[in-house]
Amino acid sequence: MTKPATIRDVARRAGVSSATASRALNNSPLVNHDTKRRIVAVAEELAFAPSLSARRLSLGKTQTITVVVSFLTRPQAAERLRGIDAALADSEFDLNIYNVETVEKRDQYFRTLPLRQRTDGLLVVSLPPPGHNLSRLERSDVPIVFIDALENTANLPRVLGDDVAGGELATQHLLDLGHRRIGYVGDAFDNPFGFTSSRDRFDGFERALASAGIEVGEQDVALGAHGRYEARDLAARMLSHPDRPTAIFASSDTQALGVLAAAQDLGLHVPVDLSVIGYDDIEACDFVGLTTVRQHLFESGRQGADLLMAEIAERSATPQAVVLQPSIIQRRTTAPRKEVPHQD
Amino acid sequence: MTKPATIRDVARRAGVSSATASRALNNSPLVNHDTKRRIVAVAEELAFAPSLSARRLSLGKTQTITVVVSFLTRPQAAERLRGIDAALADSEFDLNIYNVETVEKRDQYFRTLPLRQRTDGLLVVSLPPPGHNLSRLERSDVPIVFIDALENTANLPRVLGDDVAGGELATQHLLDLGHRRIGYVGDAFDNPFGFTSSRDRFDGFERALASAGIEVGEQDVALGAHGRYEARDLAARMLSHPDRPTAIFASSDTQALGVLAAAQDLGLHVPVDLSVIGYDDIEACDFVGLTTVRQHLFESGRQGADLLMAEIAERSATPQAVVLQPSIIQRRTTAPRKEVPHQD
DNA sequence: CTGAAAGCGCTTACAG
DNA sequence: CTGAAAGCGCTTACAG
Repeated sequence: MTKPATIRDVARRAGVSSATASRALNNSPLVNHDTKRRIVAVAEELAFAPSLSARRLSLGKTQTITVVVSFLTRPQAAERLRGIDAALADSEFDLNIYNVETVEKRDQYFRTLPLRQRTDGLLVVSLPPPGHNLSRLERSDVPIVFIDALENTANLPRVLGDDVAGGELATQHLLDLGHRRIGYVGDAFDNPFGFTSSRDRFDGFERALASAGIEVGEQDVALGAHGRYEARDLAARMLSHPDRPTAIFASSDTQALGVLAAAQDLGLHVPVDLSVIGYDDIEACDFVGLTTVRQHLFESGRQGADLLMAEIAERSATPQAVVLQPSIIQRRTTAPRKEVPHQD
Repeated sequence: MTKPATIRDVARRAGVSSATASRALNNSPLVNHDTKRRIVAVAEELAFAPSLSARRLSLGKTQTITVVVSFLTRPQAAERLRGIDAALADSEFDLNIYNVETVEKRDQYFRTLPLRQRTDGLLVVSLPPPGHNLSRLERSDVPIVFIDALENTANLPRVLGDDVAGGELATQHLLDLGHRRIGYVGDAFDNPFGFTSSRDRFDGFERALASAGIEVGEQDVALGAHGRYEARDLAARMLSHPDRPTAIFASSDTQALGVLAAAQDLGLHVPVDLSVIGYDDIEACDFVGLTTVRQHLFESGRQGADLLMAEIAERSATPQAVVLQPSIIQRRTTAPRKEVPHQD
């Protein structure tokens, strides 16, 4: 319970000034080899560890990276966080985390966190900045990198998936399997956070269908709140219709799981009676056998952190953007359209 | 890109000393009301935010809580983290996170993190301390609270579930449904991290069976690495046997999902042919309809954080322990044992 | 109620 | 290669 040793204690005991002790412990070349060895030994002996606050104040850096993440417990968020952690684990940076589940918290954090006095850099995960403090963020003293946030981030460094391309890919996959009536189950396009993934994936969906000369029927589009239950209900309604789609593209794996449940409830066999494709490639997919669009979650976290560290080292003149291309991971929930003799 | 305003800037502009400015901004009662108003106004105008490093150095506190968590991406961990975040969100503490997936990282973190120079308190989630630095942790200057770690934490503040009771509860639930042959699928008892949950839940399992006069058959116990696939394989072997259990208790929900998959592969209908109960009550349970043992993940995180903050405010003479009692959440994967006419 | 001064524990330009 | 000194930006005991 005694006070931790300070660098002064080390210096005194080694018979040097604290300047020399500091240099020795920070591997400055300006220290005599033997002197350094002696200082290091004493530091060891006293279990010296520098005060981070003092060090930071003196260096004028916080050595801290702040992560603001929406819905920490969603599997996508956790996986991205792991990528961030991996990139930072052996760096000099500590990782500060703030979870956002309400618009109020978001606004509070965007107001109080991006300050040089608080952090060396801000990493924002799946949370587009609100328009009203956009210009402040663009001129921010601290580097900010956005991961997975399209809206309002055009002039800021960011790591993005290509949701339109992903939606197109998913849809093309179903088209290639011979499906012509394809349903879409996704998040409502309007939402308080400005998430755009559902809308963009839908755009890709429409585009792929248009290329195939197919128009999207209104009854084949079901939008609602995020979640498996909601998706299940939406899909159940869509699939109860006698004239129903033979395949469904869900805007997330979570929702695809809901679609699978609805199919099961209705006695539809997947993939024989219905093909289902999701989006994200969360861990559960592998297990359920869900065909999906992989968007490289871990990698997006890692690259976001790397980009941020690069910005901290040297601000780039124009905001860098990394786009991760999605890819299809085929498993067991998609198959060629069943031949239906009495049709067409 | 100009330097952020310091308290000196505020003081000068308000025509007071920085001492008075500091007092005003920290709501000290020793400041004239009008003076204070003036200072606050100037601070606002200059967008003053105190340097955290300077503040911390001066106060002699880090205002930081460090969380070390194993396997951040497991749903249990993420849910606990959310509980911690909720408890800390409106406190003065920042949240530092370290993820551990190897024994090396664990040892590194236990060695370098519990220091007054680094943090005001340490919260360790699902990671028993290794014996070799146990005594150091017990005498640590910084308060440490363990969440979900039984081994080696007897003399340290902790929040625990009661795994033995939970195992008993799960097994009793199956016994009450008339099952007599009950299998156990869980993690190998030996593991590099010293996790004990599988062993303890098994102890509860055995105890409940013993009370019912049932001895556990060797062929009804299958242990292996954590994960759905592994559990599926273990369960497949157990269930392929002609003389197979009519119910299975899995030591985690993840593994229970594997058991369900195995049952499906073998054409066994759950819960008619086989009852399955898991452990944890992760989000997926609700969706799959998995009966399970709830262990209050979010709550464990919150209470751990609360306990830690209490310890930071005032160390308690004897280490506090909070035990969260598990409870059965019945859903759709357990049912009364099917009558089998030709038996006994 | 207010201010001058010291101190928190580091780092580093400057002088030698 | 080494040290005395100043400085990072706060807070607070002390004196008034």
